[in-house]
Amino acid sequence: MDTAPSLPDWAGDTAALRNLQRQLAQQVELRDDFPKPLRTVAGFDVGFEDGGATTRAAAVLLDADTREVIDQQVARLPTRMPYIPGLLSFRELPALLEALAMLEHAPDLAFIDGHGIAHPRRLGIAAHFGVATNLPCIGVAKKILVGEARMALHDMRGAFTPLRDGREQIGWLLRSKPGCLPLIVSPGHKVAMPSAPELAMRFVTTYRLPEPTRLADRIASRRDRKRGER
DNA sequence: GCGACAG
DNA sequence: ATCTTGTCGC
Repeated sequence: MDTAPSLPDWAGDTAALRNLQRQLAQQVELRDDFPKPLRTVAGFDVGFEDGGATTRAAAVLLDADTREVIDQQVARLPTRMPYIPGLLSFRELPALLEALAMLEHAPDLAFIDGHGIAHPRRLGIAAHFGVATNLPCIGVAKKILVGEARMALHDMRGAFTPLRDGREQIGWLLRSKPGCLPLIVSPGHKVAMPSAPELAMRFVTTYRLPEPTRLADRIASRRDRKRGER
């Protein structure tokens, strides 16, 4: 696929990357466009090794009905640029694309650890990933990057309230688990705003994170290793 | 100018 | 994100 134009080499030009984000954001589609019922979904997350020198991306493919793990892959690439708030996708996307390519087949829907359009220029990593791969995807983040919730959120499993930036809704605060801080869920690509929280909750079991992202998280951060392993 | 700032 | 033990709360 044509990913080159969406991933220029890091030359320290943050202004250029921000302009590119504004361009790519125009390609984001906020309408549901995925097979129903869903057959498979995948979760993606990124971690680092060697003090940040190596970027490690994990992809976990699940059966949408049984949530059974069908395949899981880990990609390692040399880190190309530093973390800069708002420009996260340029740093982590290369590894995520590699992990996706390693899966036995692409998912019908992808969950990415990070924001979708709940971003200053509406191009968080989940939106960037969606435009680059043309896959339906949803961003699942643990903290707000931009925007605020105006209404209180019930401490009940499944409750959600809009996340807005000015007068525009950019995502949702979702109480995936009682007693826990809410998740910030936003459409990445080919997913409508109203569908995002429902789709995310469909894969939440007893943990705060939905299974696709939770499993990818454990692998990317190497928390999947049991005692005795390395 | 000052503070905020996904992972 | 990552470095890290014990500890508070459901």
